[in-house]
Amino acid sequence: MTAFGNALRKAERRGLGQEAADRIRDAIFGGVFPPGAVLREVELAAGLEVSRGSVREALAQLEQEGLVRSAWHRGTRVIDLSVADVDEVYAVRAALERLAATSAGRRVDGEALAALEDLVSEMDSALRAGAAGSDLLALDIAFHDRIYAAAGNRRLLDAWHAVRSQVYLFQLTRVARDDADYRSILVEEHRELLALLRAGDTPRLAEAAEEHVDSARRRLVRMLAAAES
Amino acid sequence: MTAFGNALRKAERRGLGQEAADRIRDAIFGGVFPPGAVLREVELAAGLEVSRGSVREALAQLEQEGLVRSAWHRGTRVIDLSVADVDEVYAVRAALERLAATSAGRRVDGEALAALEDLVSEMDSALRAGAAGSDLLALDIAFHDRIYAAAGNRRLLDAWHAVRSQVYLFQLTRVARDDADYRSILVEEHRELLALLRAGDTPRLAEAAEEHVDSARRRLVRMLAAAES
DNA sequence: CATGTGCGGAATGTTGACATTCGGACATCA
DNA sequence: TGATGTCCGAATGTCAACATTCCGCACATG
Repeated sequence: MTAFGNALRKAERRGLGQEAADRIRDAIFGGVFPPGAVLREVELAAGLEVSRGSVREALAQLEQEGLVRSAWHRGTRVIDLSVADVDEVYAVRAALERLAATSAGRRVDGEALAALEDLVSEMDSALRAGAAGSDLLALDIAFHDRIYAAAGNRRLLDAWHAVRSQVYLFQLTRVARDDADYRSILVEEHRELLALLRAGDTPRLAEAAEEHVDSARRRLVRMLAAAES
Repeated sequence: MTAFGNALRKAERRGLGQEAADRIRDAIFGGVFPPGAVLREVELAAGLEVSRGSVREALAQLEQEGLVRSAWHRGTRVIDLSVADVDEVYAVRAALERLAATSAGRRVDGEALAALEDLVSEMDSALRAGAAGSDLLALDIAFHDRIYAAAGNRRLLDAWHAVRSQVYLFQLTRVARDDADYRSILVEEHRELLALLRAGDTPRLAEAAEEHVDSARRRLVRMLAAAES
């Protein structure tokens, strides 16, 4: 990292819509609006102290992220978490991660590798310190964010953002119910990805990235199946 | 297809925003707003006879499709077509087509195969009849739409829609400049995909789908390179 | 009893007015 | 002369009122 590595990064204003979207997203992740809950524009506008127009913009953004779904004159509600949904999201994610790994494999530099290394270390120490599942998840997502950034493909990043929130929501419910499983493989799998990335073994990295996602899918589906019985 | 194959499809209302989005998209494809052009909300609102709010919604939708890009208080403009953009879009598309082909390979039924067969036949006759490039393109896209539909993955479909308009715009400029190249491989490549799909050879189908996209990318890049010199 | 019909309330969809921001033209000063 | 500071017009961002649509429920009807 240079002296101003990311100190001079962004100074852009974003508008109330985006701000509102962040608040509502956090509320969903925080359990204020559980899966299936209805999001009423007037309520949100009153609570956030912005106009309905801005709330509308926020909900449109969240719909793009797949976190909510709305229908004509029928309101907006938080998505549900069926096994079919998990399969869909993780199938797309696997395809994207494969591409991200392949592209990143050709373009990584020392800076990105160092950042990834730091993240894995953070995971390790957070794990030993008995950190909350949501903190581990944030590091997990940050790791993959970094890889997508290294891929240097704006459209790929957009596609990732269209599933990222759903992945986060899914994993959050998983961790909330049984995180021993998650903790057991977190550091190991990411360390493997990092090693392959560093070694420049792109073909095996692509396979590992895909398998990493499918592994998460299988564990999630298993947990959901256990919950329904 | 059943008797009401697609006669009972959709009866949903969509709102002025979506309607406006369709008009503006067509205008972009029609060359009214060439790449790089500025889209002013007041102009569009006046032209379409809707409020600026609806235009805003339409522009947000088009931004999600990647056709336009907007910045805070700085307006909205049609995307440009650099070689880097083409590489990005087609890299993502290749990853998506690979997944779509794999999923579709497991789920296609006779109805879908028949529909695809019809589309290839239409391509063939349109080609012999000397149809316009844009018509051939519509059939091309329809073919791939059908495959994505057969994959039965809503998130995958959304991801496809996030690049489809850009693909269409790119191909449109290509066909407008030199369509002999395009015409020469159109039917052949799609017939090959259909054959592999029918044969149930999913691994080779996935490879072919990826190669089909990369072939299109190479031809496009070559054309852009020739145009700049 | 099942089906169709017509309110009524509550939510979303739409609009035009008002506030804010951006970028460039012009003036100012070393 | 070139860099900096300051206005101004034009566009976008935000808002609150108005219009439209949906859904549930009661009631009529066969």
